[in-house]
Amino acid sequence: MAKQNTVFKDAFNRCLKLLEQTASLPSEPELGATLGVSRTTVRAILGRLEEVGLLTWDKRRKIVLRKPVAADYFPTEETDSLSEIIERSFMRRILDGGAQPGMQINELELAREIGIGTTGVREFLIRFSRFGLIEKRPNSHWVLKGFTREFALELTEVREIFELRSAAAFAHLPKDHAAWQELDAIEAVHREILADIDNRYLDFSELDERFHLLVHRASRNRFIVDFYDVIAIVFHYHYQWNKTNARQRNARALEEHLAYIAALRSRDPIEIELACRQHLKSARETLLQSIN
Amino acid sequence: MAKQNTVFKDAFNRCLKLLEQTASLPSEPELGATLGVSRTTVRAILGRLEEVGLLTWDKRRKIVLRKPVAADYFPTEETDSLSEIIERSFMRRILDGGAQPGMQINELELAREIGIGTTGVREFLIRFSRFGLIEKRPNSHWVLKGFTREFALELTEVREIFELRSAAAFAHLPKDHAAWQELDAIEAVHREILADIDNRYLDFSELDERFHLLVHRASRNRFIVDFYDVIAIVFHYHYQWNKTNARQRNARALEEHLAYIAALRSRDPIEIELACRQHLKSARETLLQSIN
DNA sequence: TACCTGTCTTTTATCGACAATAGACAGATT
DNA sequence: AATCTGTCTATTGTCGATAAAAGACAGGTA
Repeated sequence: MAKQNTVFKDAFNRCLKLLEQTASLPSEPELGATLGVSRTTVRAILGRLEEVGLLTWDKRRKIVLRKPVAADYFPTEETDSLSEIIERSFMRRILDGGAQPGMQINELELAREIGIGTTGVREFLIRFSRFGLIEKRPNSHWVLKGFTREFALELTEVREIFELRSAAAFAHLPKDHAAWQELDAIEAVHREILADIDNRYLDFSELDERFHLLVHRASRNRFIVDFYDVIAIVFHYHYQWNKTNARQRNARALEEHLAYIAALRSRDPIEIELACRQHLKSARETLLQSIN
Repeated sequence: MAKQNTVFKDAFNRCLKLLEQTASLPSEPELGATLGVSRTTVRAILGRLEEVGLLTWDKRRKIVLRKPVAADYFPTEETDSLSEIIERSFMRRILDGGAQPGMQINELELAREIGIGTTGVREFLIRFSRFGLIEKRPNSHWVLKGFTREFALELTEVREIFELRSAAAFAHLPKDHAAWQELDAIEAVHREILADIDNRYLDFSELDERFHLLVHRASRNRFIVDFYDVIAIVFHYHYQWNKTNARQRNARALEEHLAYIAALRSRDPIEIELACRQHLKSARETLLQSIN
């Protein structure tokens, strides 16, 4: 079973979505660029489209025969890459409380439970180790350090150092820098969500990540930007896990973001620092509350 | 060829060194603790010692028959673990200038050149990626970002933030904290090396790592301590690579360290910051000089 | 009673194999 | 002349197998 064809299946599904809107398909290289895959995969997709009777395909002549229906799509479980599956599964274990700090992690057991090979698990654990939640004993097992109060405090300490610095750097970006446009776009989404907060408060998680990543990027420092991965993963799963008071929390965070954005626009270092600190403080409190 | 028995060979060699000093061997568990290996490996070592006529071994009765000679040792090439081999080999390529930024990294080619399997290479690259010198294009190759001026500047920026903070925290460690003793020991080695600088200036590299790691540990923050790995590996190979003016550079750094250590002892925040900044500044200059 | 050894099981580290995917090149088409 | 398609090769992602190493447990020995 060497490699799963998840790239193909995922790209196929996205291609079907495209077909729901337009009734024609571009050339192979162009379609590849649109879907972000190689021509090899594009041709596999076209072949499959023909097979299920959605298309006749002869060289440059591609004729769409009908609109795709739900049954044409691959089930979503089959489109996730191995790393996504394993990450989700592993984070659930850690955050759901079934896993105690100090616990040993068994590669083979994990692999069997998730239903993948040991290589995948090993590579995942290595990649995951930079998040500071697990640690390796050489020639022996991994140890779960756990999502503890200390972890949260150490994480937020570094986060605050980095974000304050990045926010200050943001003010010095040239006026025509793309980040300012992105900031406008992000602000607009904030207002949209706030206007319909009761229905859309769960959209905050994704927006939060987009906003803070933009700020961190202003540092132009790969170590600072990379560190944001740690914050992102922790908050991402934290939001999924702890939904108590989510509406209220998110509404408050949205307001803080708006103040923060306004401060960035003012380019006034003092205002920026104040707004940033204010928001970081409540973000930390939120995170800490979820632990005890 | 599943697993190389490098743990066994390395422990065997260290056991021979032990035998050069004492003519008796302790119990299996005790020897295991001394060598840092499991009893399984200890028994393999004892078996081999008997085989080559160094020992008679019957249960608790272990009689050393002769002193080990050079031929008894395993060659050092065989005692390095896979990760050490691959790291050295890879860093040499990057630092020796044979590798241009933007270059693709080919797993199979690397594996063949180093003489190991592809799994080892992949795992190494994943682990190594956190140093910010390479980057993965999913479903495709790794890209070498290179040991460039930008890299050095981004690295030192974060290093300075973290070290200033850690040094400040050092002053607040309780008087009976083990770090103060370690600081004394480190200072003593500094003076020893300075007293014989012409012969021992190359010992500085290891001491440098020991000292700065001690300082970083005072932060009590896993992310700050872990980041020191990045600094350590860069400086480690940098010292090996660039030996021009090494004597002079190291002598200066040793003096700066002594001033830095004195400042830490004073527990005066302002003195600490001054001494720390002074040293970090010349460390950065040294690193940057080696690039252009 | 405390620690040791013999024996056995469990787990990790490493390998090679193979399907999926990317990517290169030459000739075909507009 | 530019872009496309057909075809082929190169490379990655994932698997299961196996020797090395760790570690558990029971019975032996001082």
